[in-house]
Amino acid sequence: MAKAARKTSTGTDQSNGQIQPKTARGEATRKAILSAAERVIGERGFNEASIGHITSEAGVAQGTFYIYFKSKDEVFSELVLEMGRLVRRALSEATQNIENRLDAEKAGLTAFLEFIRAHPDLYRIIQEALFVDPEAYHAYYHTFAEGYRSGLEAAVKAGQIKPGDADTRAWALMGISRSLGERAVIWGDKTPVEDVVETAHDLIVNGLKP
Amino acid sequence: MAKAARKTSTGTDQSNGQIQPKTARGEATRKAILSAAERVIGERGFNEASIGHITSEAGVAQGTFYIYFKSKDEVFSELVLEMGRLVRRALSEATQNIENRLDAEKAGLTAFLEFIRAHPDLYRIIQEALFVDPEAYHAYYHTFAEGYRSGLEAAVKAGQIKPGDADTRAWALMGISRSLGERAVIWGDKTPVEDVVETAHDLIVNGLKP
DNA sequence: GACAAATATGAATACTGATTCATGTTTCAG
DNA sequence: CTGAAACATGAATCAGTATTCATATTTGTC
Repeated sequence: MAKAARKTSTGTDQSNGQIQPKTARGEATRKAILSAAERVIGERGFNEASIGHITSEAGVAQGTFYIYFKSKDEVFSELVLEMGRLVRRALSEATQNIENRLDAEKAGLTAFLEFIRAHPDLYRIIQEALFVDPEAYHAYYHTFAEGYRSGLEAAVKAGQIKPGDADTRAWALMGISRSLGERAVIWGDKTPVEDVVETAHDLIVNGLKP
Repeated sequence: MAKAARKTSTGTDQSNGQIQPKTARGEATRKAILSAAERVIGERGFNEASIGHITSEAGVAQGTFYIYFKSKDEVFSELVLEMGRLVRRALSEATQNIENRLDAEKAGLTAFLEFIRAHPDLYRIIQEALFVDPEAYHAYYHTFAEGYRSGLEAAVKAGQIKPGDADTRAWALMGISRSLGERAVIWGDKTPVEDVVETAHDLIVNGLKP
């Protein structure tokens, strides 16, 4: 409900809406706040995480927050964007020179599970974005879905997988990753990534039929 | 943050914590509030949904809310519980006299997708439970996972599906349903349930391999 | 038809927490 | 050096809203 904040800082307010520090000192403070926000919001959830919690975790005064971020919502949105970038990078790096789709599927699932086990806070933030920043949530999942879909279509054309509705398959496969990720991150399941991937990949490649 | 409310109503405070109306009139009011809460919280999310929004949607005064519910959290928890009961009933009815696991898988997916298309608000409420009522969220998913797991194990024993880690498979399959449900409910995808099920079931049974 | 229990009301309370602001302190170009 | 821009502070503001409460009204029972 907060109104859009008026510009408080002396930092440049870029076209993307971000407030950019002018000095190395400012840069460091901004990063400290962003990183504190990731931890605090990831742990307590958006609504239980107060600006006070975030700034005290970052070791700065409350007002300092508003030198670098227009609002609590804005820092959240930035975290969602960052999460998207990081996951996409991790996945594209893991799969970049794998020509076969089924192999890429396996490498991608492994990379995804490893990434989110390393960044549990970010995982929870994405989930909460459905309510706090629906646009960012939409962008996050649809960007993945689109890439997935076109990859599957290409694989069908190349005869690497059997034909089938690529969009539905894309969402189904994303769902598998997401759910297995959640089992690990939210529920603390300790099954080794390798074992999880083995089972899931066999399901994806061969299905359940005897 | 709210402290546990003191008993305000004259209604019996049951061992389960629910406040039960004594008359048909009270019963009707309670239902009206619960149903309004489902719509309002489903649409606006827990934090944006105020007691005022809920009571005005229900057509009662603000104070009336506290005759039937101890707190805003409590009405939310009750919605999550109700959602779990409804989905489980829909699924068990849809699959009760299907002996083959792969057929049951198909019927279950169909029933699930139809159910959540009919109850989009409840779907969003479950998602938000991760933050508002983690215990209820845990119970919701783990109850499903457990049933799923034992069903898969039985199917392996019966030779209906190939062997494989039942727990990981259970979470993967839940993830497929959830993701396809989300595509429909949150993103408004209009692909007919039948077509979605066909594609997904083929993936589940046969996998992607050509 | 009268009394007690149950239900309903909505204004008042109480508290939380995001955002602002007046006032320092630090940095750095010239 | 030195002054202006940048950065930092934290107490005060301000709004929203969950919850309570004193006060009706309705219902069912004798």
